[in-house]
Amino acid sequence: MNIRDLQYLVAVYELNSFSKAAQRCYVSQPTLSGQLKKLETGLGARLIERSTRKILFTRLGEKVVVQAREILRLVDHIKDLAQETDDPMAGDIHLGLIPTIGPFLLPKIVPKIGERYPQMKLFLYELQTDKLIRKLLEGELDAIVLAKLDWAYPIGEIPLYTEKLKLAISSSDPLASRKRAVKLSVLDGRSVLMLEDGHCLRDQAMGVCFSAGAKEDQRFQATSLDTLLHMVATGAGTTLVPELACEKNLEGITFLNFSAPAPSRDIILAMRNNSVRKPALEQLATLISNSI
Amino acid sequence: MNIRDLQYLVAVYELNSFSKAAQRCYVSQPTLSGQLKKLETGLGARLIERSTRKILFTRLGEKVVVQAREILRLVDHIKDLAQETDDPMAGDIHLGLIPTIGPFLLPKIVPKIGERYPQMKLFLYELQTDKLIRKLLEGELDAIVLAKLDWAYPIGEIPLYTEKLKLAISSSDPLASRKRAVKLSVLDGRSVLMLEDGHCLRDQAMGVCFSAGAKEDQRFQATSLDTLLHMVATGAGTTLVPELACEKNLEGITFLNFSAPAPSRDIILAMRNNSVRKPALEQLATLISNSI
DNA sequence: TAAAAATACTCCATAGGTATTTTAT
DNA sequence: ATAAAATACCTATGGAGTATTTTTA
Repeated sequence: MNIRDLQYLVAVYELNSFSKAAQRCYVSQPTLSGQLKKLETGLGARLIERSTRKILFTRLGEKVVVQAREILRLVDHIKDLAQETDDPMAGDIHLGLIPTIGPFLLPKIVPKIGERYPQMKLFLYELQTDKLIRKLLEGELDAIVLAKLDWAYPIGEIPLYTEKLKLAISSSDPLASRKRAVKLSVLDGRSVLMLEDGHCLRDQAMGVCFSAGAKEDQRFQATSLDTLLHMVATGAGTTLVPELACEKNLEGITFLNFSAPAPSRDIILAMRNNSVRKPALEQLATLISNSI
Repeated sequence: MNIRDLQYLVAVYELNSFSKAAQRCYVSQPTLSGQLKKLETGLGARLIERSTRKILFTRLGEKVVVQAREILRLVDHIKDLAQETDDPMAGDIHLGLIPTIGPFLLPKIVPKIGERYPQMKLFLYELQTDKLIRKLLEGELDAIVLAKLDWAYPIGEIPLYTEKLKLAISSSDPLASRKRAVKLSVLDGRSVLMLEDGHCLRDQAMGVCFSAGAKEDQRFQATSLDTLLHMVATGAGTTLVPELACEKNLEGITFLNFSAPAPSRDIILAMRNNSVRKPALEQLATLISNSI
């Protein structure tokens, strides 16, 4: 069986004539006759009682026409679905971000995306790196925004921006009065507040602290950057914060730059190597880069 | 697009592998790959993100799979419908009969049909000849039982039986005492009760009466053979009745045979020349002939 | 007789096959 | 290194064409 044959059958049903049906289907009458005969032999049953004067559908033929019409409707629906996605920027994009980026990056880009690509429907997810990568590979996400990884995953990456880490300290701390950048060595011997396990920022901060001679403050583990900052504000300690998260003016916190070589992390947009949304994602990456 | 391609697509979706899908579909892997690529270019959109390790359907691909499954279900349904009609004696037969035959013939054949062809579903219609022929040609009826026509219709005929016409007279009529056949000439000068217009038996009886010198009794026109017989029983007159209708023993009526050449009518089973049910109808005709 | 479907054939597009290469983990 | 999909190329089925015949009202 064959979708074209079903079109022929329905055309004959509607026009009550093989020749007219052939015209409508833009094929010759013998072609249409032949295909319908094949359809009948394929099914092992007659669908049409033919004579040169009158076309009469068998009861089976009429039943088949009902099914055929439904099939043709569904086929058209498939074509419609495919048509809709002709614009590469149209359709759904499921974007994941790590929690230490999402709340600070999204306000900068979501309005612009809505403005520039109104056809795009953006679905946002905030998850830690390992979950993001799993969902990306499973196809649940189209792209993820995260800090560049050391491990090689089968994913394509587009660099978005590099953000420095700043020192967040209580404004009452003697260091807070410094207007210029501080050296990493100011961390030496300090206890630093950290995020809970699973956040990549925690790993990055731990690395910095290790090389600077600082230790993790074992008494607390924050579940979010916001919590961490509140703890700093109440004088509970000090911590390392990515640049983007320092833009809010928070009571009681002073952000200090580190002098070169300042610790930093590379933020990337990652996708599956063979993602069908690559064209859209590349444009999205450009928009994000330009927004920082 | 192509039904086979949709099978390929669904197979890949279910088995998560091109090669396994190809096996299930009994084609080679390159064939299946090629067809799916064609399907995609035909639709102008990607359905599957391919890599040598992982198969991932795009959101469009998943939507198409949903539609494709429904289409394949309907295609199977068409095949099922066709399968069901493999037995020529199975399925519906819509049979029409003229009113002067139906009530007398049906009791003789319906039980036998039910016994011999339990797969057959018989639908019965009682209509006058012209309506029977119209409905036959329109396809509403598969076959009709009627008296042989003089006019040539584009229909095929199978003779069923020939039935003589008998004289029905009141038992109180002097003629009723005759045990032997009577000559047609006994009708000479009599008024004969007739069915209303449209019944072919009326036309046949009128013909007989005309050549025998009898006239129609203008005072009554019966709507059915039963009514006609009741009128004869009450002494209202005499009439001509087909053989089959004389089998009931009715109070007050005597049926007399005519001596040769006795008037008669040929009962036939008629169908469209190219009827797809011809094989079944031929068997049905044999059964009817044998039942008389 | 005339209109419409069926038949007979030819052609070529394409579904399908085999052998091989490329790709990605 | 290996498993799986893609590519290259060949074959053959069958969908479509033209010319003609058959059918039937």
